[in-house]
Amino acid sequence: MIVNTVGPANANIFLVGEAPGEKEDATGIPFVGPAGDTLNRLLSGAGILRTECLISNVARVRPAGNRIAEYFYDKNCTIPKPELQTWMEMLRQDIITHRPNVIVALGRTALWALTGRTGITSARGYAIECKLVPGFKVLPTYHPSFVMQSDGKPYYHAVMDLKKARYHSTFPELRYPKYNIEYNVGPRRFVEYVEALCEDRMLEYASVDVENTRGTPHINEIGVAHSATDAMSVKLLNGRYPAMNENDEISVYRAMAKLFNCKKVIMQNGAHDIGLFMYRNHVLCRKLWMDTLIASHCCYPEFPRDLGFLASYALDTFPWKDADERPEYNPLDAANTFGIAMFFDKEIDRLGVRSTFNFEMSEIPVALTMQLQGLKIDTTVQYALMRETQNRARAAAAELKTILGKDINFSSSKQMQELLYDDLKLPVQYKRRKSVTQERKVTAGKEALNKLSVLYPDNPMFAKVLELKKQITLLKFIGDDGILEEEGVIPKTKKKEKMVLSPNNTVHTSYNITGSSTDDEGRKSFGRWSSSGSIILPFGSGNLQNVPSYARQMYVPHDPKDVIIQADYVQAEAVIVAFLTNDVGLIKMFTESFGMTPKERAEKQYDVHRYTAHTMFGVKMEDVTKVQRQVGKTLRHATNYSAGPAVIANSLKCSLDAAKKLLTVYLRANPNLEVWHRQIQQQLAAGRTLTTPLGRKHFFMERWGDTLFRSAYSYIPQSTIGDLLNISMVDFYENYCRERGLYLQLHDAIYVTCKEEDVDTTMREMRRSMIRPMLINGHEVKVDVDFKVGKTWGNMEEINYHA
DNA sequence: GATTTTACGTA
DNA sequence: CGTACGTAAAATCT
Repeated sequence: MIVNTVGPANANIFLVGEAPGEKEDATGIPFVGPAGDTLNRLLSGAGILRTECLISNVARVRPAGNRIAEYFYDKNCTIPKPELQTWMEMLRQDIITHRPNVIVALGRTALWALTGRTGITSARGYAIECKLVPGFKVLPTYHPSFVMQSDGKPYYHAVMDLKKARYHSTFPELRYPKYNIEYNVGPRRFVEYVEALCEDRMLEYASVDVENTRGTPHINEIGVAHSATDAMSVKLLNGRYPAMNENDEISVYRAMAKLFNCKKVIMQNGAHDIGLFMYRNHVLCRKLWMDTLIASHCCYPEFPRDLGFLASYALDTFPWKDADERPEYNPLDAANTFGIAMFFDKEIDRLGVRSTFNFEMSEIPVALTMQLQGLKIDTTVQYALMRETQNRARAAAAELKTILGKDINFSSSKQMQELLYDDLKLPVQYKRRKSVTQERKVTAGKEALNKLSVLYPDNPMFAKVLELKKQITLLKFIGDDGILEEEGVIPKTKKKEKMVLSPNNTVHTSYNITGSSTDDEGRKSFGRWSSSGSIILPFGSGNLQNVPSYARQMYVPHDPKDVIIQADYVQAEAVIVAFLTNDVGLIKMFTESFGMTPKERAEKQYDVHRYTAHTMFGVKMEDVTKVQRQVGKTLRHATNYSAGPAVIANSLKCSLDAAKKLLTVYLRANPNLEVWHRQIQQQLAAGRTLTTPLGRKHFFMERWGDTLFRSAYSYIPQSTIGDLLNISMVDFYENYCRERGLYLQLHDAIYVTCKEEDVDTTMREMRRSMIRPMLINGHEVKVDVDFKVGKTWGNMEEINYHA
């Protein structure tokens, strides 16, 4: 059945979808099926009445198999067949007849039909010119059926977009800001501009944006804005060549230094831009007023944080980020960053996250210093580790060749699956699923090999494959001269040099205050730092928070006379959970043992896992056996994050039935845990927002269900410890780092370097910074700190430090 | 050549 | 049906 446009003739909003579905086809009305239900939810979320909207689709007849591609000649859906052209003409007529103030393009097909653009992700949330009928405006968002099938986040994006559409429905024209942009000006003009800003006393803020070639510390271009619409840029490099003479360059940097000292500075990812100014050019920016990356992280940790996305909800401008590299790109970035900052300044207070924001801002100098300082590599050790690893790999590979009689690329998941399940006909292993509705996926990784090795204890192959894979992985962390590839022990890979060292044998990492930097939907960002390859100094293996302990041996202090001190929070997350769940026994234990040395704790049997076993099995603390303690440890760990019996069975290498029984015993002995979990669920139901004891808020957007719950259970302890550590680290940096060097941040541990004779003093300083009481459930909670000292990151010995 | 998937290291 | 993170190599798409 043909499905035509419905709705009032004088509507201000025109919603345009893709094509009718089953129910639409049956009734002749657009958006009445499941996608229609989702659309209704979206509209009510945005405060739009469906009855006040015109509703239609680009295609008026349901395509075969619901595949819109049926109406196109090409796979990309850009060359329409005649019938679709006819329907587009009908849509055109509808728009001309009803003259809506805004046309909402629901999904990529509507976006393409109305504007000629492809790519809904970069266009959504931006009002753009309608090409189908010039003079009208289009506001694109996701298609309701996409919102329906994805895990919840696009729902909130779409609601945001529809709210914007509601605003745009009150006037017909596009109202882009009038930018006053000067790009690629000469040094004199630029310096004149920046100095004029400095002298203008009425001017409070300045936004700065810097471009560099990835992985180099050289600045290509600087953009400065003094409002959301006024900006100027200067080029310092044309490709690899200077765009001005040395004196002019110095005058530009002088002007920037002056600007940094007299205005409230705004940047997007200041740790990067400030680092570039500092590292090569010795221009300091001591006080950043607002980093929009950090602001967005505090306000909307669950949303993407790239400038394009921020502008889609903080501003009302055209989508400039998807345009090809153009010279006005950089000053536009600067101006829009300014506007975004003004939006967030209000938003931070509205959402009550000012303290989180201030505290994250204070982390910038620490993260940056640690990035620029880097870690030193002892190349003699590195070489020795490399050879040892290569020898082990060589031996394992040789044995595997005799066993299997052929060459196999053990890094290839496909070849591994063929070997295990086709050639050897072993029982197929599946990956753990996130939910029962997901499709089972075959796997041939480490866990599968482990399981098979239990099933076939006499087959030596599994252990050898595991050994070889382990060594190959290790080489990525140690560095590799490629000799195994030369010898044909492992297949040749695309040569990208691993573990490049700086001329001083240092490696560097970007510490990302706002967590995950990748642009996919997986972001959670609970406040822990992440670590990734340095964008300023491209040396090292990248992420430093996942280096295996074997490879840690080659990391040494910058000064060979120094030692490394590790200070880690003792049973950090377990302490937080104990207080959150009001576990009286555990609270007593943590309180009494606070300040003891590890040795004292061991003597007095202050041990969480022993205690767990004691409550589970009803035996006296001193009678708990090793096996019982291990069971206690596994169950506490698993249940804190609501793991299932399969995980416990796997970890304890017992049957599923036994694991289920243990789980019941544990939950009976620790009833508070389930009470706490229910509390969390209630808080989620009430407003989807959780607040940690340190005031960090997170809005959970995932679809209602167990995955959401588990993520929420882990949020408070994980985030609290992350914040506690970072607050402590900033304190230590500000108070003691003239003498000490901050070396590493590993989520619940801080590493610093100091002179051997200063170890005791440094430990005292670290304790002073790290022990800071928090209020949880009316209790004053202190998380204890243990110390280790060593000459390398990999060889550290426990210290019995008396508080 | 670019993008997605698989696997694997840490807390 | 632990969570969080980033990266390399293979697989797959265009």
